[in-house]
Amino acid sequence: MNIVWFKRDLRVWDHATLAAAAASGPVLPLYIVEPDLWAQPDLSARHYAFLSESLIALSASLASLGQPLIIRTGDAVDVLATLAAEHAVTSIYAHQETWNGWTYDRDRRVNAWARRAAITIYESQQHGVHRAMASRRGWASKWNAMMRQPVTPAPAWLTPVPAQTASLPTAAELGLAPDPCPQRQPGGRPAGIAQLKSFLKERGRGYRFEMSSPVTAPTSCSRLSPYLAFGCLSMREVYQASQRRRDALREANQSPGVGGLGAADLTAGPRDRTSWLKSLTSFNSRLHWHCHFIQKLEDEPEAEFRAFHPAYREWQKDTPDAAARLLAWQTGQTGYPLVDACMRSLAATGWLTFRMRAMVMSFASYHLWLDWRRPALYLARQFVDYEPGIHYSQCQMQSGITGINTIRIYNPVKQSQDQDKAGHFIRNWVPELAAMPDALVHTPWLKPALAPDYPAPLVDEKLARKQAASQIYAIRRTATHSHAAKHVVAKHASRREGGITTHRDPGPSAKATAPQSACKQMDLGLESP
DNA sequence: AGTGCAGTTGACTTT
DNA sequence: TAAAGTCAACTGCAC
Repeated sequence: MNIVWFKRDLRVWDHATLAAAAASGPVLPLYIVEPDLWAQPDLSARHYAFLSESLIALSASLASLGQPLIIRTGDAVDVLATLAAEHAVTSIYAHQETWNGWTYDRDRRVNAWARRAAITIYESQQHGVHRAMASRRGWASKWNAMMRQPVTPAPAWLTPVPAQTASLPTAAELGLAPDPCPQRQPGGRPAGIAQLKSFLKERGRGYRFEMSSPVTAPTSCSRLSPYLAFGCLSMREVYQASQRRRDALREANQSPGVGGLGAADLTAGPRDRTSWLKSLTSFNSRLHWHCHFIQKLEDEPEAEFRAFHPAYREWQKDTPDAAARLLAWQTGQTGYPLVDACMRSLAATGWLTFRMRAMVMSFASYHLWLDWRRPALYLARQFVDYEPGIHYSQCQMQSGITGINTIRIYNPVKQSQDQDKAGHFIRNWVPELAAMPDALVHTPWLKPALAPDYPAPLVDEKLARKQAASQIYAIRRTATHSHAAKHVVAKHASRREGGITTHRDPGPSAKATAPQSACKQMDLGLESP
């Protein structure tokens, strides 16, 4: 008997380990609810709710193949040992998982137990993330090759096994704090497929230019992130679906009127097709980043807890009123309308668009001068699509502690004026500002009488920015900083290969100082390509 | 008509 | 995926 241990791969389609296990004998499909995992500070009841829905959908898919999901609650080693004894298990099949420190330790314990018990664990790669990479060289072409492999179909049939499933514990039974998230995306593969289809057919046309504004992003972004985070969809399926869409659009460009794109297709003319193609290119590069960032955590699991760059690891950053600042930030009471609207929207929906995530993290780290781990953990619990590798890389980057990235301090007022000019998003989530005229909705402190219930700014934007910048640049200027930064680059930067991708040519007039031009040869990896 | 000037724009640098 | 500062070129306008 083989166990297929489902983790963050909650699907039967394009599930290579399930197919391999099914091909070699009866399969016991298992999900283990691990109470210790749910006690970790980065997990929350909204994650569990999404998981529960995804497990129900997975079990239905498995049942249609002949064998529903077996759910057990407990420590993974205990559960596996019990099942192994009851069912003469010889092998465990699972996908490699690059998740948080807790799952990393758990996998080591499971591996140690399996060796003692003489049970083989077959782990296969799920995304474009590689174990024990010697170098980042060639990473991108490996990613492309992986994503172009044919999708593995679901097994035709699973031999029923005589094992009883337990019911899922409730969130309260796991000790999870109540966490209502009324506008959360629903879990499960069918919901993920619906999102994928509507994105590629209808919603994605303006993705490229509409992904940043919180007004347009909820519909123009793919919204696939939680389905990828829980593996309801595989990265390969999403990649291939977007490539098929791209190919169809190109074909329509070459033979107008033939197209074959279907009646519901909204790509009426060549201009629409151009928007679509640019948006799909943009989307494709984000799929790439997904694995690129997770790879960083795979290569350096400590990045969950400590700065990539050593100069920032012992930083004592918090101010005396850090707890109050953190609370104001979390609850959307900072007095900066766009920040507050984002934080309140996030609480209710479990999602924020990328640029707004960057802004709220930057605000917490720079303006509020909070140690990055506190806001990072809060955001981890709030994001339904929490993916540690992406999350901690991003949080470190927005806090300026990677040592290798440009310091980007977002101005919440400028972002507000740029991304929500008419204040629609702000008024939607911050009703205290309903009476503010457009001209003042970004700066309500100029006329506080019009919003008596809205808080005054927690910090002075200009002053806080100036103080943060002076402190962070002081560390950057220290003698040992650039030396250590080179190590971070060597370990984590993505290399560009053989002139396939272009990079900005500094031009003949540019002053080419040697160390800088050496750095320009590569994308620093934590920045956009 | 050309000049001076305040204000604007854009490229580039610094933080 | 930043924003502010700097500087030179440019613009519109008044004489």
